[in-house]
Amino acid sequence: MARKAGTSTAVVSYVINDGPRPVAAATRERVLAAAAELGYRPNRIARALRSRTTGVVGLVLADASNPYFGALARHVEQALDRHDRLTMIGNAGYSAARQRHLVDRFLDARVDGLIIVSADGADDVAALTAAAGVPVVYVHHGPAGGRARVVAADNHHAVHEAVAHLRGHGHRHIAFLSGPDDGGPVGLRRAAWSAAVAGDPGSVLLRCDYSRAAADALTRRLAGEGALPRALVAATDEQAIGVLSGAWSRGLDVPGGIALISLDGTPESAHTAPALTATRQPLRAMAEQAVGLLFDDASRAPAARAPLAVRRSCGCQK
Amino acid sequence: MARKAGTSTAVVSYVINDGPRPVAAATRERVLAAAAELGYRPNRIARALRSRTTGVVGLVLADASNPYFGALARHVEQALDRHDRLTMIGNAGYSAARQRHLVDRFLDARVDGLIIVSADGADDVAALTAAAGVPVVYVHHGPAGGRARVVAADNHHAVHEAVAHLRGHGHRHIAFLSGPDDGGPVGLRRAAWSAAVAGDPGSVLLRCDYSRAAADALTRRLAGEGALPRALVAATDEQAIGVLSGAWSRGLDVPGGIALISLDGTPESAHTAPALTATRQPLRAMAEQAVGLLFDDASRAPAARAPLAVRRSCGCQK
DNA sequence: CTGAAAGCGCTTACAG
DNA sequence: CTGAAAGCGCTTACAG
Repeated sequence: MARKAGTSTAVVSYVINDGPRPVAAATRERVLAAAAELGYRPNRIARALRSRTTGVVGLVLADASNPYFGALARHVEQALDRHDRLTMIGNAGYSAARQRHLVDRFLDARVDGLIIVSADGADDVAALTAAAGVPVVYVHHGPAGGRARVVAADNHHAVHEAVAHLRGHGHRHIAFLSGPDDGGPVGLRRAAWSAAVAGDPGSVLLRCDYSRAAADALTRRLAGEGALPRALVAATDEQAIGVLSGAWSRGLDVPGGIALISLDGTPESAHTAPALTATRQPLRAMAEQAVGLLFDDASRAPAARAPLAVRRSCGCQK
Repeated sequence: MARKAGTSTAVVSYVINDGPRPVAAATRERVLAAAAELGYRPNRIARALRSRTTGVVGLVLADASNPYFGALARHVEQALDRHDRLTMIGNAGYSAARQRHLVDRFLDARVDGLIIVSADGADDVAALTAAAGVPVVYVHHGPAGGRARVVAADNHHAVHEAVAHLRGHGHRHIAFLSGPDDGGPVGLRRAAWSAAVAGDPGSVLLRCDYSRAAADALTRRLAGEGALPRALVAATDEQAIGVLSGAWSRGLDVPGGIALISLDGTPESAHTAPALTATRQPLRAMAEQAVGLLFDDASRAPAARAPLAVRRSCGCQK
């Protein structure tokens, strides 16, 4: 390539990267012409070896087939692309071992940074990444310690919006469908709900796994026992969708028999039967914030708020 | 590292890679001990530069937030991991330009291969990849030419299963909800349906975009006109879910008013209201096949069949 | 079985 | 403004 242009590799580098040294216009033309003729494609691997930066970021996420994580992954990839970075992805499922495996492989590959979108098992991989000197940002859910940088939506605000809206429909008891335990973001949501209903014994706490199947089964069971609440806030879309399908199969009307609001608000919540009223997490903004944090090391921005998308499942006539 | 072990870099390489030259047991021990002590992490970038293989595969997909593509992406990543490869991912949306951009970036990064899971715009990037000597496998949808390696499920079989099942419920006219045009896999499904209903004029062809919103709107409109078919095969889960939500909002019972079968069968189709009967595409097998094809260059395996998951939307009492 | 050396394709001081 | 050279951290012939 340098030979074809009749110049040195240094000059080729200067024109390709538009710096850091100036190049005479005529020389630049010759290099560009040669590059076009040869279909020259700069080797990023060689560049990475020399410059110690790959332009690649590792994204570890729980499960891309869950639409919430899938949407987040898409936004992270696109934010990274806007910053001219490539995305290496890995699904950790709900296994800490697999998460460590992925982080290890990503460090081997010399990623410039790591974004971790973990489900409930966000165990801290700080030891590994600190040793490698690679920055990490968590999205949705950070490790317990508290020293990590994490971006998440404003869970407190979202829960209060949901509870207030259901009260506006005349409900006095507002139940909450939480996850199996009180860890992670759902734990925060659960705490916000506890505060909002302030110990009202008629506002019951329900629990099930984060899956449609689990929420579906729970709903069927409670319907069979006549123990279903009249107004419910579901911690996640997956669970809300399971409630919808369980209610349907028991011939129970939503929102007539049970009014429902979900706290994720992924795009698909708009097309369930009936359409879910939900607080919509600003996934794109969260992804952008995470990428910004990774490279600019800006101070932590305030948690973005999730606006309430009013649809049918709460009782509105929309 | 080599200095720490008191040996040459060549020997370090031999023990790390377990070859290609033998190493004395005592020397090996010394190297391993030094590696453990230093937390030695072989630099894959340097290795890639020297050996001209990165161990990275590029995955271009339409949209990870669509559960069908998201699930496929997860299976591809896991199949790649089993083959000890890393996955670089990019969402092309429905833009050919963005797809080319991603392929370009992936080639810059020197991926060992490319897996393309395109939506309807699977334009052929063969020119780029052939110039770079990088193998490509398409999943779900191949380019028009026909020379490319593509893995997809047996669309013909799935459609016939669906039509036969609806006939078993006593329906004589079986409508089909297709995409906006007859390209890609949906075109194949549409053709299979045409053959199955053999020109019965009562079996109408419907079309809309591949989104819940579009199918929802179409269903509402047809319900308003009293023009909804009594039995329908939807080309995709997204469309079937839109039909469900449109029917619900018009107070129309599924399966009583309209019996429905979908042709994707992603996991979430099991928890709609009502649960969707669907032909379940063997996504994991497809991903495994694609990865196998990429590296082993085995002859094209027969298209995997999609078994019918019988649930409620078809009229069964499940 | 082991070491010294070349070279993968870049970037970047250093001379000119 | 440009070229010759070193070096990023590996792998792999080539000698010994």
